[in-house]
Amino acid sequence: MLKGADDVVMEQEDSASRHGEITSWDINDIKLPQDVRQIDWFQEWPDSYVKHIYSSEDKNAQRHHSSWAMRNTNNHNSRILKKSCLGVVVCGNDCSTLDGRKIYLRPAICDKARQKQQRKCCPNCNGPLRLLSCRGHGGYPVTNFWRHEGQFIFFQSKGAHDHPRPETKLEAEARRSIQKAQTAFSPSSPRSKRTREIESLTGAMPTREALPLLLSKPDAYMLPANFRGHLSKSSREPTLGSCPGQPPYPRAAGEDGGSGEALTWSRSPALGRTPSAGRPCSGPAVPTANLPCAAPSPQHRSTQHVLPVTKGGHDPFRPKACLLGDESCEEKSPQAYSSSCLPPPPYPAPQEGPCPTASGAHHHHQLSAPLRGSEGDGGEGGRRMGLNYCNNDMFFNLYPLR
DNA sequence: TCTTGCGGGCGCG
DNA sequence: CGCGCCCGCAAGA
Repeated sequence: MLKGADDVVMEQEDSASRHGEITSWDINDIKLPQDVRQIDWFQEWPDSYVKHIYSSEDKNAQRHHSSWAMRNTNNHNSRILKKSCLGVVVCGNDCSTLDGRKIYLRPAICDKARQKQQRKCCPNCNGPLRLLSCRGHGGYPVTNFWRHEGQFIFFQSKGAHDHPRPETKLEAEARRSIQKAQTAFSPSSPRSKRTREIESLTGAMPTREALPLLLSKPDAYMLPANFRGHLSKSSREPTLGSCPGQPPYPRAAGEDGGSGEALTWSRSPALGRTPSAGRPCSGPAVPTANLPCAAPSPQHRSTQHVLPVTKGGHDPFRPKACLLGDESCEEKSPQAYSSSCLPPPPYPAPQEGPCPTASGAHHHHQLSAPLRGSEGDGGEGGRRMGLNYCNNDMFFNLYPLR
């Protein structure tokens, strides 16, 4: 069945150790390993007690990014940056979108902005929003530590998130800008039209399915709880399984994605809603499996989360109540929300080469080769690059506004 | 308007 | 001392 969280952790550690001293260090060590042989691909969703060593060239690592909503915490140590998880903003009514998804908004990082955010209402049902705080580390929020040392950036996570994943930063931004645009244009009619267009696009495009595939782990990204739990299993297993061998390059990538979380929160009682399988994880499921391999690709993972949202398959929701744009509502009309699910922002492949191993030149390709080998990535289209572009296109189509 | 980092300061164990 | 956390400041987007 599922692997327990512990197992997952173990796997990670295990694999990590396989690559060398990687796990032998602690972020607080006076001296960190210098003979790093393996650099990890940037992990968007680090969870559990994991450690990663990124290239100091990795943009995401440089920015200490995480798709979890992490806020800076003062640990009175200028050499080690510490951040703690803010959890996830959920609907107080525990509503679901038409396609069965739950609302998992990204908590604003800034205290003031967060308070303001909580005063707004659920983009789906207009109900009150509630901040589900993270208590995955002994009752306290999960903490992440970043330390730059020479040509590497050491990352260490303490605690396992006991809540669903919030929207990624990109998703949140996309949602916001979309809403803004929509409201700006015109509240009623045009918007619907636009929506329709979007829907059609989405629906029409084969991409829908494709996207997810391409994206790196879709499941992880967007899928909120429901899916995750569900997928997780399926997806993650494949993931691990398929990419297990992942070579040498950055290994980490695949793992966290699917691995820990599902478990992680499935365990949490509160959230625990079973993943109601209600929804078809179709999109994600399949793709996911493939993706895993893809995971390694840095770019995807780190950058393109947005898409994943789409995942479900289609655009899901149609708006219900909140169309009106009250201030709060406008913030996120359902539509907007759904739209956010679509394509991701255009981020080609910013990452430079996180892979020291592979030399900068061919990062992607190289990676993909090894990785994807396992399955088909969805057919030809599958290559990551292709995918990216694809995504971009989608994005543009969908988000003309942007 | 936010995000991200920094750092002073407080309370607790 | 370590840790969690509040607060304000500043830079940048």
